[in-house]
Parts: sequence; structure tokens; C-alpha cells
Amino acid sequence: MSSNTFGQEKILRDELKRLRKENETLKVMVEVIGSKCSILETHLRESHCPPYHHDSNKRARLEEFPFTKSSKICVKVDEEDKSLVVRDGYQWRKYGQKVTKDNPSPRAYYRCSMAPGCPVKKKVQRSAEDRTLLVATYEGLHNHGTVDVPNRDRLPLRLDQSPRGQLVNRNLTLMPMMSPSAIQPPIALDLGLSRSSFPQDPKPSYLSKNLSFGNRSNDCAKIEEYAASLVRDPKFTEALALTVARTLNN
DNA sequence: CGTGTTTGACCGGCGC
DNA sequence: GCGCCGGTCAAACACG
Repeated sequence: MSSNTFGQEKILRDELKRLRKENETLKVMVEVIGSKCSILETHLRESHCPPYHHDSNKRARLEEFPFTKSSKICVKVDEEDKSLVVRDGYQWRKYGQKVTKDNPSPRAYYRCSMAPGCPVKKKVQRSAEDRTLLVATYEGLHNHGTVDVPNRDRLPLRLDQSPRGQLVNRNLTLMPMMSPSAIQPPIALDLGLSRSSFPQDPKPSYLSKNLSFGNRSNDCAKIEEYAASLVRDPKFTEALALTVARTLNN
């Protein structure tokens, strides 16, 4: 073996390393782009879902202002994923779990633990209709600022390692630093990587045909319009860039 | 040892 | 008054 061959091998290894890194970068970019799609899906679902007052629970009467005192978000997760975790940028402490009458899935109760005395609570429960949907109901107003945390665990974009080894990107929260989250809850996004990470299913789920709103031309127009407005919004772009940068750093 | 989760017990509001 | 039900508490437990 000549030293020339060793040199070539080293070059090839370096190149392979570089390509792997580039591949990772591209993966993240695809995820972020997909997140836009999920934003639209979440918003559309919210606009279609009636407020969460269908049961006769009296406490629900307090929820008169859906986006100030109480609000609901839907997050798509893997159906096999039993955990009731919706990562929304805040830190939550679980204080209870209960099986409710109208839903076989347990409901988890969380309190915000980011600031002492923060009154915000959230309930997370799997949707009775769609088992892949986690419904998180927020109550109260945060008595602290928005999230700007260096801690990796609180990063908006998180790639979890599932027990089976594939990357599970549970959700993404985009919170422009200037938006008072006390007024509007963070937007939870599903990037659909739990499936797209499988080699046998290379197509990201957000690109798949079964987007629930994709069939109606009216919805498509709405989506296009909303996507365009998001792209024009410098705050959104900034948050997106920040998320990408943080992910790459980690 | 500190922190977070689990889970059975308990509480309070409401309908009958 | 009683029972049902959602929400909360708190002791036990797990984990890093």
C-alpha cells in the first residue's frame, strides 16, 4: 500500500464526514420547512374544532376567552406513543392523571413550573376520535416572560431518541421572542418525523397526501395565503432561523 | 439527595 | 342526601 492510497482514503473519509454533516443539516432544514405545513394544519384544525366545551363540565364555563384564559392546541403524535407530553417551550410539572368518562385515554394534568407561582395549568389528553392527536388545553396566564432558554431540553426543536432507535421529532414550538405568550399560547407543531425517519418510508408525513385539509380547494387557498404571510413575517423567519441555528449547534 | 412522576385517596360541584 | 365525575393532593417511587 502506498502512502498515496492512505492519503486518498483520508480524503474520502473526510468527504464522507462532510457529507454526513451536510445530510444532517439538510434533514433539519426539511423538518423546519415541514413545520410550516404543520403550523397551517394546527391553525386549520383550531378553526374547525369547536371549543372544548362539549361536555357538561361546569368548570368549562370559565373558559369564555379561548385564547386568553383557556385555549386548546392539537399535536399529532405517533399512535404507539403512550406518553402525554406536548413540548411547547415551557416547563411543566405533572400533578395528576385521570381517566375521564368520555375518553378511554387518560388525561394528564400539568402545572407550569418555569416560574414560582405561575398559575398556568394544562391538560393533555389523546383525542377520542383521532388517537394520533394529543389535545392540550391551557388555562390561565403565565406570570413570567416568554421562553429564551439556553437549556437544550427546553429548545423549541427537539429530536428525541425513541426506544426503537429512530428519531422522533415530537413537535416544534415557534415563539418569536417578542410575542407575549400570555396572550396567545405557543403553536405546537408536528414535524412527522416519527415516520419519515424510517428508511422504508422516506417521504415525510407532512408531504403525504393524507393531510386532512388538503382536499378542499378553499383550504388550499387559505393555506397558501397563510404560508405567504408567514414567509413575509420577519418574526417568523427570525424564529425559524434561530431554531435551525440552535439545532445545528446541538 | 433533589427533582419529577405515578397513582390511589380525597374534595367539591352538580344533577337527580 | 346521594352518587357521579373532574380536578387536586400527597406519599411512594424512580431516576440522575
